[in-house]
Amino acid sequence: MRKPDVKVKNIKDLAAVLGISVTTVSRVLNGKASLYRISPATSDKVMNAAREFNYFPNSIARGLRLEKTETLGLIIPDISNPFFASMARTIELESRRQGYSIILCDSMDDMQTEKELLQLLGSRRVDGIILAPVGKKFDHIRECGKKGIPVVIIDRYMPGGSIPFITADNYQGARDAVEHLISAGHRTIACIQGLKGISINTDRVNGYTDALKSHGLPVDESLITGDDFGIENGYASTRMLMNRDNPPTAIFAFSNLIALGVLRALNEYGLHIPADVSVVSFDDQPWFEFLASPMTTVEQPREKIAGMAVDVLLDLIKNKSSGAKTGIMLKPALIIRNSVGRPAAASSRVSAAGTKPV
Amino acid sequence: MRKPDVKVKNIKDLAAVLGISVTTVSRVLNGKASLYRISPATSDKVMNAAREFNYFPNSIARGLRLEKTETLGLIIPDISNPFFASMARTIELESRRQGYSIILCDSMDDMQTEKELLQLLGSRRVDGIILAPVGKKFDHIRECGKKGIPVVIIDRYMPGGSIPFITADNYQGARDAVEHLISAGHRTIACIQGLKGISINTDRVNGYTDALKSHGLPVDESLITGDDFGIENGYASTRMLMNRDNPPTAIFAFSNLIALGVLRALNEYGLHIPADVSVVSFDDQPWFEFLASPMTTVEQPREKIAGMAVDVLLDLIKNKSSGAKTGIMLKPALIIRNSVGRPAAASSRVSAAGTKPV
DNA sequence: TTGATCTGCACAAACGATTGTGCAAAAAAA
DNA sequence: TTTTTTTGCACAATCGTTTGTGCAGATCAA
Repeated sequence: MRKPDVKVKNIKDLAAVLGISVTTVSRVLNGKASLYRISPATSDKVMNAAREFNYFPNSIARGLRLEKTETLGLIIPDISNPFFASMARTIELESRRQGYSIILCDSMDDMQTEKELLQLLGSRRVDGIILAPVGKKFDHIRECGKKGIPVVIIDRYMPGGSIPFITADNYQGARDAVEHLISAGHRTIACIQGLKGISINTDRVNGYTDALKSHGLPVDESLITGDDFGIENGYASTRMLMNRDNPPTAIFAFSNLIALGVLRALNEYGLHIPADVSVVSFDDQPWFEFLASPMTTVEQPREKIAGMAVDVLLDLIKNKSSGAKTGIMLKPALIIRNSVGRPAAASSRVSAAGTKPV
Repeated sequence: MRKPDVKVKNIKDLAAVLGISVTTVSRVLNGKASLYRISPATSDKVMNAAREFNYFPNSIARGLRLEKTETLGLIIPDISNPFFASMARTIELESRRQGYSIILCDSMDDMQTEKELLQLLGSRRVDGIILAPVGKKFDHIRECGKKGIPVVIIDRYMPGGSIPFITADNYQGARDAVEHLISAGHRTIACIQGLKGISINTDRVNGYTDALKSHGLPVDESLITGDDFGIENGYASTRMLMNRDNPPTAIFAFSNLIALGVLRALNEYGLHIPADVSVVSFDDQPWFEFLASPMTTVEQPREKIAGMAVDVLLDLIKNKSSGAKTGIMLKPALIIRNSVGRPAAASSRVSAAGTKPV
């Protein structure tokens, strides 16, 4: 260290210490030395001094001048949901590797909040946004894109829209899951869905019904229940289903949270998986294999979705390429564990349940 | 809308549209109208126009001028770990409520990365940092504090240090857990620890040994094993423990991930919880109650830790109060479920295990 | 020796906000 | 009416960068 006493706060200080102009310092630090014919001697001096005085350019000033912040916004409905958390991780790591930081926002699955967050990120001048939308309306997102700030959607998507999205092939995933149940002998298969009307939910329902139809099985609308991706819905829906005169022998839960609710309800009824009821879930979780009955599930390629989202967004930002590919669907994988068995006789299930709680 | 055709990008545009100076617009928008004697008429005009043209001040320019970004840095070892994810959520929500955004960083439990992230956040001029440190060394953190950027540590802490921290009382939590096991009749209790030498781990080990001692039980050092908070460590350590001549009747896992590894190993051995082995974990998880044997665990007050971290940090930022209280320890809670039973005879456990895999 | 070309660097204007200070016109006081 | 005070707003500097352009001195060709 040459002068540990001198405080170098900005580029001006550094230039002063070296006795040269800020222009030159800036150019060297930005790797434009040769472009502007800065002599190697000067260039080295600058580099060494920067290291020596531990100088880092002020990103804020840089952002103002360059009109880009090298910051990405990430809006997610619930960061404590492991499904989103692991995608957030990949997104953060991959973005940083490419020189971008991310501003994390939790929309609490609320449309109004999502809208406000889009505004917030806009005023913070992020270079782009990765958004796992609440998914009922997309006008505000489209408007954001119009304003010149690129947006990439993950998980849910806008059917027929102009905004690029990366998502799993939910139709295929659901179809695989239900066919697995059918091939195990199930005929009365319920599904507990999430938010009605949003793309991924519709796709899963379609996968479910198409699987049934393609095997010549009737589609009983009353077996399609639920209205939310949360645990409570899984619980309440399962209770309702099991109280039917003709309860299903298998349940297809549309999310890991719903599955948790199913488990709780089944547990209360004293019903066992897969002896009494078979269950298939969506979204693999590390703990699925340690459940009383390890859960068979449809795994979404989370890492891949997250990684591609970053790549597509950065491509949009850097190359202004208006996203030749506007939507990408990735294949999910059915992970077979031990929550699916052959259907039990209805009577035996009822007796196993004992008295049905109301 | 009066003039939806005119694009208002900055405060100058807005001032031009209104035919007044940017000074006045700025003052009105910052609520300093009366302070600078701006007439109500003008003030209203500005407010309406701002709404009308959907104008939001450029945070970057604002940050440069004000030398504060209203942004907090959050560094976490692994955002996909539900323990950290749920704290991240609380931190984001609470920060936003108070007008701050957060830049999320994942240190991958790596010291070098943590150091670099501290630098990065410094050059991004965050107003403060909440850090769940890797925890082996604290020099770089202290240095960051010296540079004038406030830091609050969560989870792990620096013993005898000057940096404020919020953490659970890990000693008490561990002690409660072990006493619970002792009162169930266990005498050979193993613990699988995390990263050796870091504060929370040491505290837990001390809680473990003190609980043993206070009940007149011997402390067998060979029953204190493990060296990492991950799942692999839980798995390997359990295998080692159960292969002893005199395997423990109970295992205390120092994290939810370690517990997962324990479960996997026990499962492979064909050992049942709590019939063959009792298990207590740290960090409650939503799925703990749905395991084959619902897990008894020490729950850390995550929301409280996260919330207080934000409050303490913001206090540090706003009031420059040098943190009268430098450290806060919150009481954990023992959640009793069904993973602890009376110890089985060693012989029966061995037979239950069948052939021991190597 | 003279003009042309090349080297190596610096001046100063942005980027979009905030703010101390100044200065007219209007209102009040004398 | 004149002076003082108040009202209402604008000028211009500033935050820390980046960058188009300019301008000496050195080098080269003729």
